[in-house]
Amino acid sequence: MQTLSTEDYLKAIYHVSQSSSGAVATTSIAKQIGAKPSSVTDMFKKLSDQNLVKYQKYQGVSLTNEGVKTALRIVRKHRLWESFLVSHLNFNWDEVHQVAEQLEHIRSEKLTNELERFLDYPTHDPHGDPIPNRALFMKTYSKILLTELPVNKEGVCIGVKDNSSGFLRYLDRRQIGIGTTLQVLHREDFDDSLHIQAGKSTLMITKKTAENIYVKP
Amino acid sequence: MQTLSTEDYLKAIYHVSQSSSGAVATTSIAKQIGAKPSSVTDMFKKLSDQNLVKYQKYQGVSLTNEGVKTALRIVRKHRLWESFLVSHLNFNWDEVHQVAEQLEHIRSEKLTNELERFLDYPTHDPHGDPIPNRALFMKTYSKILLTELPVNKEGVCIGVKDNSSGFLRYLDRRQIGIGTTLQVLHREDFDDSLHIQAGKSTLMITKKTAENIYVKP
DNA sequence: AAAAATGTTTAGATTAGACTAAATTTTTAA
DNA sequence: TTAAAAATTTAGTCTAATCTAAACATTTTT
Repeated sequence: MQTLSTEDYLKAIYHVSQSSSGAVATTSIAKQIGAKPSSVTDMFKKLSDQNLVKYQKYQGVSLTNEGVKTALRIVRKHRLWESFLVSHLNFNWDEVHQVAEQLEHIRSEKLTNELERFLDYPTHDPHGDPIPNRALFMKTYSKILLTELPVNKEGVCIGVKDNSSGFLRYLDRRQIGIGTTLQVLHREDFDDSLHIQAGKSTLMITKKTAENIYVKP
Repeated sequence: MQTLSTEDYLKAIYHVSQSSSGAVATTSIAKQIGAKPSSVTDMFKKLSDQNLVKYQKYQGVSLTNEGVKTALRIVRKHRLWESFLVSHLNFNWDEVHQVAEQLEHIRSEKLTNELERFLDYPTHDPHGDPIPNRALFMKTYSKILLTELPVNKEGVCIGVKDNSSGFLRYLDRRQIGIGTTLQVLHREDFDDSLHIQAGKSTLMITKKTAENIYVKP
């Protein structure tokens, strides 16, 4: 049985390992969790003792099979709760993360599975991230960054990389959301900014914005 | 801002003070929380420092106004979540307590208030206990124990004193629940057992059972 | 009213998780 | 390929919450 803190670490390790290859470094977790590297080292040892990670001094960690499963159980709960908050409790997609960070720690298999049934077995959360099913399997369809979408080819927004409230509200203001049809009209060589068609309106976005939007071509 | 543990203690103090008069004793909380009396004394001091309780050595504690408010906020969340679990997630009334003990600590005013709206402002939880509203006010209508109901007078079951899974499942088997019409047909002098009419069936229950059922005459 | 029993507090120890500062290892750059 | 920089670990400290054992206070009983 894990503590809240070990669950947080496992989830952080999972996320970092998803977005980079090889072992996960101490500082990357320190940044993610908001703790000092020395605290992270301590936790790495504890997780290693529980066989949730493989850890070698100075070489970082990687999740064991058991560690991955535990992390996915948390991710599953997090994304189901986010879905619930948006679909039934009038939360906007930029408001759910903080609350789901708490709800993801609630221990009750029945609760999780009944919530999933109540939501009618959603496959993706409000940010477009896939929700692991009961067997912890999730369908991840292929996606590219908006920066990689060829000019004049249509794509559909299916996710965001940056989940921060600031970025999500910015997208709201530009009327870009999951499901919005996007098309790059022109790529400005000078500063890499893009003129795009987003639904029915045309607008300009920076490279930094485009790098945080996932599309399905 | 309270820790999980201080919230547990405040709720325990609240419950104990409801079912007895005067200051709340160290051992009664120790029993409720499942901790040793020495731990309780420590916590009493901490709560006192935060002005959540009035504490005098050897004389027990009583909640301050701020303490009552904090306790009621927890009770509100606990009962709203219990209601949700039963009404939407197929939980039986004997299964909700343990999960609600976790959910009651989730911090988000928006979540609590939206949950209340989603449930259409319920006034009572699945065990018949009143749910404090946003202003922490709750309507408590007068109720008596089934042992106090005069013979041959009809009453309606509106709550239970013992919330344990064992007792609730026992009531399920006897088809007694919130809303069931009850009538004492005969009181046995020898052992205080009762012959009762419960809905459409007649059955015999012990004094101990009757002492844990609340009815509205 | 004193003795016994019960209840409560204090003192000191423990654990998980975090921290700082110093030491050590690895990586990068000259 | 060595020196400097960056990353990581160790050692020692801190806090919250718990515990045991011993001391102390209150209540009950004789």
